Order: sequence, then C-alpha cells, then structure tokens
Amino acid sequence: MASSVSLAEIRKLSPEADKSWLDTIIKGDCVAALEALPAGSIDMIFADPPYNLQLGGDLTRPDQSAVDAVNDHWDQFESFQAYDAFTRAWLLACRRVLKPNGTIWVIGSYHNIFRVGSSLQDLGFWLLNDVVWRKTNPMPNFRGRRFQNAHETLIWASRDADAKSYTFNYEAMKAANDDVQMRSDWLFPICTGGERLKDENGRKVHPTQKPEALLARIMMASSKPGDVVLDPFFGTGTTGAVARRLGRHFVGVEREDSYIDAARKRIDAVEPLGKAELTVMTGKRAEPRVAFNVLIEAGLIRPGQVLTDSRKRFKAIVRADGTVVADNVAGSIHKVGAAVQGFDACNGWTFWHTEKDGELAPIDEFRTIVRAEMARAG
Amino acid sequence: MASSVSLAEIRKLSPEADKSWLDTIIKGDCVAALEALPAGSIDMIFADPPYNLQLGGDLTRPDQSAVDAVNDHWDQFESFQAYDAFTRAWLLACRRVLKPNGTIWVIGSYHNIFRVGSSLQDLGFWLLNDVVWRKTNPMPNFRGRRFQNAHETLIWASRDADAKSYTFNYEAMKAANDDVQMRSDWLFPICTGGERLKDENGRKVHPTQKPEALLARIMMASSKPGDVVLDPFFGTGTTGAVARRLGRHFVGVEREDSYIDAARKRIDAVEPLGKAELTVMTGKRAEPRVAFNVLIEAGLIRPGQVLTDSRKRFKAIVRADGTVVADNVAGSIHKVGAAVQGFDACNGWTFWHTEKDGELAPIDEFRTIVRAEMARAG
DNA sequence: GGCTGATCTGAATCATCTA
DNA sequence: GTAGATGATTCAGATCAGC
Repeated sequence: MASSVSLAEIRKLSPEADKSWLDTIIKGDCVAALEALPAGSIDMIFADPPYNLQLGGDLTRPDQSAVDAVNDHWDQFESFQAYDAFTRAWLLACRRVLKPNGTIWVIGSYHNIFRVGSSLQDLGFWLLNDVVWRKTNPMPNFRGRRFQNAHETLIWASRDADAKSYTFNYEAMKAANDDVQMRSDWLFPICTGGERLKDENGRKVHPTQKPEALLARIMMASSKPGDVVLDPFFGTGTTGAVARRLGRHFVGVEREDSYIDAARKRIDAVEPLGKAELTVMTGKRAEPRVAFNVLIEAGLIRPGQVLTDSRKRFKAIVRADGTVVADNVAGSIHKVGAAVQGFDACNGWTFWHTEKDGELAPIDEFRTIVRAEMARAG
Repeated sequence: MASSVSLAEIRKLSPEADKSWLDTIIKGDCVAALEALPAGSIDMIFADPPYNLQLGGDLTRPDQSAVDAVNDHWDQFESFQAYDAFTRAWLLACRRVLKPNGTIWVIGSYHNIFRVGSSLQDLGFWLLNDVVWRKTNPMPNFRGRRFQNAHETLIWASRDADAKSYTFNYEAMKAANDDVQMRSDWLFPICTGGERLKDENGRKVHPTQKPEALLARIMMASSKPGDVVLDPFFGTGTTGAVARRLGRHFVGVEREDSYIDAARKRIDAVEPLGKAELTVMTGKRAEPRVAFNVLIEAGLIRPGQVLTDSRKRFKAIVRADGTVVADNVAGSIHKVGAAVQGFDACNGWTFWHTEKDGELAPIDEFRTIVRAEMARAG
C-alpha cells in the first residue's frame, strides 16, 4: 500500500496517465517533491508545517519581496522573513497541484499561524474558516506567566476567491452534531495512549503527532470517498492512516526515513471501512431537480387546483402549463410565491401547500413521491 | 468624567506633568491622536480595529429577511496592502505610548487577524498568547457552505521580546477558574439585551459592540487597579466603562461624534467597584454539549456498528460521518429514531442502544463518559 | 403579573444550473 | 462568458404580542 517511489521514476512516466504516486510516500523536500506531481491533481491538502522560527539552513528559497518596515529588530525580522519565504514556497507548490475546487487545511500555533494565514491570503487562497482545536488535555503553563495554551488554530481555504463548488459535507456535519450546524471550535484530546507511536525504547517517534480524530473530522467535512488527499509534511502518517480508513487516497511527502518507515507500517495496518459506512449524508441540494409540471403530468396536482401558503393568507391557482396565477401575477411557483409576499425570492416548494382531508401539506411532499419513483426507475 | 480634549490643548501642556488626558475620549484619527500622548505612558492597550470584512453582495436568511451586515465606510480597504499599512501605522503609534512592560490586546476575525498578528511580530512585539473568544450565541451560517463562524481571536503581546515584568494576575485567574489555570479559550455570549446600546429608534448604536465580560476578563488578567488602559478604536466605550468599573484609568480615541456621545453618557453612568470587590471575578462556564460523532471520534462507537432500540424492534447502522441508517432512512440518531417509529421527534440518545456482553445499554452512557472529559476542558 | 408562542437579530468574506 | 431561472439555507437569546 504505502511504498516509496523515486522522483525520477515518476517524472519519466506520462503525468496524465500516471497514478503510481497515489497512496505513496514521496521522500524528499516538499517543494521539490511536489513538482513531480501533475498540476490540478489533488482534492484536499492537510499541512502541519514546522513552526520552529529558527530555521537556519532548512529553507529552500530566497525571499523576493521588498521590506518596507523600519525598525531595530533586524535579527528577529530576518528570521520571520525566512519563515515567510519558506511558507510561500510550499504554499505555492501546493496551490499548483490543487484542483480548482480543492481546499487546503493548515494547522499551527500562534508562533506561525499568522504568517501562514497572511501568506495564504497574499497568494490568492480564499479563507473559508479558521477553526480552533480545543484540547481537552493541554500541557499546563509551568511558569504561570501566561494563559494555558489550550488550543491550536486551523485555517481552511479554497484555491481561489471565486471557488464555489468546493466540497463541504454540510448535512453530514450537521446530522452528526445533534442536528445543529458544526461550529468553528472543535474539542479533541491530544494524541496519547495507544494511538501515539512509540519506538522500541518507549520514546515517541514524532514530537507533534496529531490525533486521528482531528484528521477524520477534517476529511469527513471537506472531502469525498475516492478523493486524493495530500500531506506535504507527512511525519508519521496520520493523514495517510485516516485517509485509508475513510476510503480516500493519500500522497505524503516526508524527508526523514524514520518517519517514513513508521508511517508505512502504520498505514499498512489500517483496515479500510466499507462503502456503506462511508456513505455521506446529503441534503436536498444533491437531489435531482424536479419541474413543477411533472407533478401535474403525474396527476398529483391538477390544473385549476388551489394552492395556499401555510397560513392561508395567499392563494394561487395551478394552470395546465405548470405555472400558477395569483391576483395579478403569473409565473413559476417560486416567482409567484415571492411576488405575493413582496420578496425577491421564495422557495415555492415549501411555500405553497395543498389541502388534503382538511390538513395542509407542502407541495414538496409530492416532489418527494416523484423523486422516489425516479430513483426506482433509475 | 469622560470629557473630550483637543490635541492642541494637550500639546501645549508639559507632557510630563500633564495628566489631563486621563479618563477622556480624544476625538480624531487614532495615529494622529496618539502622537499627542507622552511616550511610555500606557500600561495596557485594547484594540478592536476594523476587520476588513470584504463582504460581497447582500445576504438573506432562510426566511428571506435581510442580514444587517457591517458595511460601514470605516471597514472599507482597497487591498491587503492598504490594510497592512493602516495596521502598521496604528500599531507603531501604540507601541510608542506603551510602557516597556506594557501589553497590548488586539481582537479580530479570520479576515484580518493574520495580518494583525504578522504585523505585531514584524514590529517587534512579542506574542504571549492567542486567545479564542468562543461565542455561546454566534450568528448561523445561513447558506450552509461553511462551518458556523463561532469564535473570534484575540492576540496578547508584550512590547518587546525580553519584557519580563508585564502584568499577569495568574493567581487571580486561576482562582476565578475553579482553581485550575485559565485556558486560552474563553466562552462568552455576544453583546445583546440591556447591555447593547440602542438609539431612540431602537437601532444598535455601534455595529460591533463588544461584551463587557470580555473586557473585564482582559483587564482582570493583565492590568492592575490604577493602571492606564488605552483603546485606540473606542467606539461606544466598552473599554472605558469596564475600566471605570474596575478602578482603571482609560484613554479612548474615536473619530465619530455619535459614538463619542454615546460612550460618554455610558461611562458617566458607571458605578466604580470598591476595592474589596475588585479581587476575583468568575466567568460563565460551558454547558457541555456532546454530539454523536464525538463518540465515534473518541472510539466509543465505531462505524458499521449496529444500534437497536431497547426492545430490538428497530435497528440502525452507524456511518463514519456520524449519521445512522435504518431501512430506508438516514440521518442523525434523532431523525432516524423518529422515522422508524413514525414519530415527529425522538431522543436518539435514550432510544438507541448498543449490545455489550449480551446486555443492552443506551448510547447515552457513552455520552456520560465523554462529558466527564469535556468538563475537564471547561 | 405570568406564561406561551411568534418575531427579531447578531463583525458574514454564505449558489448552482441551464440556455 | 453571462443572463436568467431555480430553489437551498439558521442558532441562541432577547423581545414582544396575546391571553
């Protein structure tokens, strides 16, 4: 499952046809490694970049941007600049491989997340949410000079400002959250216990292993089964393990052999879930469209029938062509519904009702019947 | 108490002896106004700058009513560069008037907070914490395209990296927080009800008035009685009102006359607390709400597992997204529980059971386990 | 006055498909 | 690409109307 491939091997293959990089860990620096992947090939990215600000020689590209600040903190400023250059480089590489409707998640702490967020904005990503991971069991502040650092911040962004059809499983998130919208503050324990990878001496393999529950929430929210999820700082492969379990493909980039080895073993041991368990809750948006006149043709509504709103303040009469008429307005169920209320818009399906045995029922119920028949007919 | 003084008036006085600007609102642009204050004269700054929301078209609620958006002229910026220049200018002005051991708080949303955080770091401030204000009652996401934006971010920073003796009332915070360290995630309602300033027509005076509880937490944590607290974007004077109540001096800078008038009346009506009452204040605590997917994420319930009612008449299968499926219905535990019984509503927590060692137990028992952990995290 | 249910509102970067 | 039509979408809490 999780085998390592060389860059050269990938490059000599046709990028179009080549899918050999799916479900693999690419060894190397993330900017260079990502150049080997085809543009627009990734559905979702999760990135947990280093936030050590004393980066030294690890940075890959010189900074090209002008410095217009004047202050007496040159040393410090230079290291922020270096971190910014590093950040822009890997974010640009990620942006190239991301599909137009793909999204990226980046996690960080107050040491680096403001640099990351600014860079995302500067490079043209469009921020969708910032999400707070509240830790149930954070490390205490030992010196008592600050608040206990009990959260980390995630940024969720689309590739472009006008990206509209990115994946967000709104109904699934809501249904899973006691039927109320999922908020931007999430509560999870940090990664400890059996989930935490240890070496033969009982020492943790990676210093900042993220909990699988966090990655699962992210992937369930913003990806679909079969999607390709990239992690440019793969570490010990939490992203890969969760992706495999949830029926997503992964690509990881990692420099350290010890992490790659641990990740590969870990991912190979994962048992993927079945199709039924992975089916995602969808809402009306995903249902096939039904035109109003189909209800007439099916005999569920007849021409001349009277429609009213739920409080019987307005009424409209159905015409044979699938339009309706109220006082001085005629048109679609939506147009007429909006007009009688004086609104710009209206969902006619839920606004208009018919009377059946003395009880009012929205015409949307007939649409449900039609949809069920459509589903049976394929 | 809260009188307005002209810049010229302040300037002609000796800056050393002059304290006439204490407990006043200075009318004008904040950068220019701050030039009139002596350097190193401020103990703590709270700043609620424009967020640069970049809103597109109008937004309507599902009932077609209009959302009252923040589209004020003061929140319009041409570009991120323009916003950054504005941010650096006012932060530099703040830095000059801040005492060497003073600290600054800035609040923002994901639209601007990354720019603010980066600028703070670039200008030599030293970040101490980022703090999350979790809203008990945030505005919903009306289109279902993102997570509900349920928090705002505060950054707390000292003037310099090597500042050691800034004020942090660690013991008071801990005592106020049930004798455990105060965390970086705080829970408060947004400012509504009697606290929200309204004009004679019942409309809100300021679009973004902050709750006094938030300011009280900030001042109790990071200032002492008698300290001078500056607010460069004073608005309707929440900072001034809380400062006066808590025995701190304030200085406010504000451009709009209507806000200044409202703030002055408001502050004059504040009754300062006595010395004894200034010691410990407590905040509201969370009512632990647990969603079904938390049990999955915690590994207490696994995707594919079968749930039944107490008499095993109905069964449902758990999916990875936190929804469940029975015969022809899918959705939340509540929705599906209601559907299989033919009811309108159902408490899925007590209706659905799992089998463990041949005995049925309601899934509510798992929730109890999770609640214990959540309680620890506040 | 008290209770019940309807209405209103809050820092919001909030569509998608067909012609 | 753009214009027009379809039709999807809200939580907590304060306030108010009506009994």
